[in-house]
Amino acid sequence: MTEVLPNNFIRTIIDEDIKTGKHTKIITRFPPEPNGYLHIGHAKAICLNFGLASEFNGECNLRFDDTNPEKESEEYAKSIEEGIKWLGFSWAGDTKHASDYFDKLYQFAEYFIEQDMAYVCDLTPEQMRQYRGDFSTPGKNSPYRDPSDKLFRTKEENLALFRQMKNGDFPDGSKTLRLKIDMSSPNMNLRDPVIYRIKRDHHIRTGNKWCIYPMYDYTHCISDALEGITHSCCSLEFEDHRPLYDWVLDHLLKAGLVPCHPRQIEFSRLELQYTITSKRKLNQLVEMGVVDGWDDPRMPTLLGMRRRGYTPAGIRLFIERCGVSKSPNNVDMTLLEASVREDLEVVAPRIMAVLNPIKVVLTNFSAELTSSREAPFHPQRPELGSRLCTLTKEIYIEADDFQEVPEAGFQRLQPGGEVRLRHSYIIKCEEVIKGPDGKITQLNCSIDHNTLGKNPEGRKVKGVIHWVSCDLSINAEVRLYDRLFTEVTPDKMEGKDFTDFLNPNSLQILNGHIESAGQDFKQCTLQFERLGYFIADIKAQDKIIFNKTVALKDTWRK
RNA sequence: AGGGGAGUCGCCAAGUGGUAAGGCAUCGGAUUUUGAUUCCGACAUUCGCAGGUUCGAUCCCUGCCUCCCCUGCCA
Repeated sequence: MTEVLPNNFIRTIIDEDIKTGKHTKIITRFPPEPNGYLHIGHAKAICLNFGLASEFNGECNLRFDDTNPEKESEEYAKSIEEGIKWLGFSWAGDTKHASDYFDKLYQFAEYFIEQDMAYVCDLTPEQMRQYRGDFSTPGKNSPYRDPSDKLFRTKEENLALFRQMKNGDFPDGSKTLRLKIDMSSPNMNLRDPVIYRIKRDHHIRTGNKWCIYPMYDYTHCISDALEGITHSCCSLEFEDHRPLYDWVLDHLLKAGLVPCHPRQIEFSRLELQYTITSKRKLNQLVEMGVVDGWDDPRMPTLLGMRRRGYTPAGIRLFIERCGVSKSPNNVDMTLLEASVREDLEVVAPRIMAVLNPIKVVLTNFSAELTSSREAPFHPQRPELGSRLCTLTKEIYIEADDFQEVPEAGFQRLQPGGEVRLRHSYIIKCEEVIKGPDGKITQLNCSIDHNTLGKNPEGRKVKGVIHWVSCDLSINAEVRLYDRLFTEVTPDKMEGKDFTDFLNPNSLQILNGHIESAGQDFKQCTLQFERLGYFIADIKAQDKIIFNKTVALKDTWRK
């Protein structure tokens, strides 16, 4: 892992800000709305914000953007906190909430009214849409906005009305508070954006205290400023909102109401090939029963990846390798898999498991003659310990590892051929036994007793296969996963729905035979030698289940 | 149509007036009791297109093309 990680434009900006003395300490923030579970896309934002902060010895806040009680829940908030911790990050101080600033937000709104920069508007959503105009037509001013209008409201009236809004004197949706900016702006966000709406909903933090809630654009910039955020990184779709972010803060800073004016920087979100990250669509998969839930190992959620055996370090490495830019991207799955493997290669204990068994009888097995070897759990890390790989008369090997008529280059077991049993002896296939249907049911092999821990003299046996004792191994359900979709961009197929591209073979369930030592590793991802990485399913109840994390690289099988 | 962004190898991504980093993928080869790991090596005469400026342009200028985002009282 000596690769030089790419620089990115955000790092460059921060470097510059520190060099010029604009900032001596940087503060970032991760601002999720608690309205869903974290997925790989969030992982990028998390790694970026927390990563930057620690890289520059700064801090990163966790702030829930809880301005829309209708969609938010405590369960999501909890899950998000756990996800961040699981990824290996910790936030500065207590968890923060946009709702912590509701009083200030309200107070600043009154300030804007007093300054004649905000007004209460009675336009219905439909009317508001009409007044807003469209991309080629400038909007019309609200009839409540200007002194020349019959319905014009003085700032005293606006203030009184706004207070009544807060006091619950008006029904939901009947009035809004809008900023007075520019209805003819080519930027829609500046056409008198709504900053408060009336909405009676139980809020996860403030309960029923408020019946008016501030909008994102108004809330986010102020929250950033109040927390002293220096760099506010968000995704590209907020680029158009930056003028509004700056408009609000410029006025508030001038009035001395906020301590600083953070800089919003936009970067492109992460897209992964063959997957979707839209909350709505992911939810659809759950609802349709296509997956087991939000934590299904095939889901690109943190919960899913965790259950699948992806490690935080692997995910972090992946995100780092993806880089940060403003260009549209659709990252190759193999980059994620390579990153996860790279971490697992170093940390995962190895055991043996046979997934598609074929029975092998060792004809010359003898309790006096035949012994077993101590095998380390990791070839390069003896400190991880070892176990005895006990050979017995009957073993299972992988059906794949035997070919009656071997293809060119095949270096595993074949009639009359020799192969090494991993951590054990070299055996030779003496006889192939078939059932009435012609299918191979058993292989009779002989052990070369002079090959335990040493190579035979006078010949080279290249193949090494894994095996498991019939008696000593344990049975386990093994779940193999493949990508959920058959298209690189299931989301973006012209005239088609993403559900048209579901991969019918994304889950395969097998009955495997696992070396018994596999039971001792409940929490960590293991390597089943020559097969891949697997992890005991955290949700398994009365049986042993292993989830396949990712296969080992295989330069033989295509 | 107006506004805001983006286009550098199959996928990401640095670079930025001096002649194209790196990772993944791919393909060779060495070592190997995991066809894994590790190790070596190959892999953009070219930076969306067309002009222009310059001794010299992926970087500057002009025009064009393509893709993404924006008309929630969502975030």
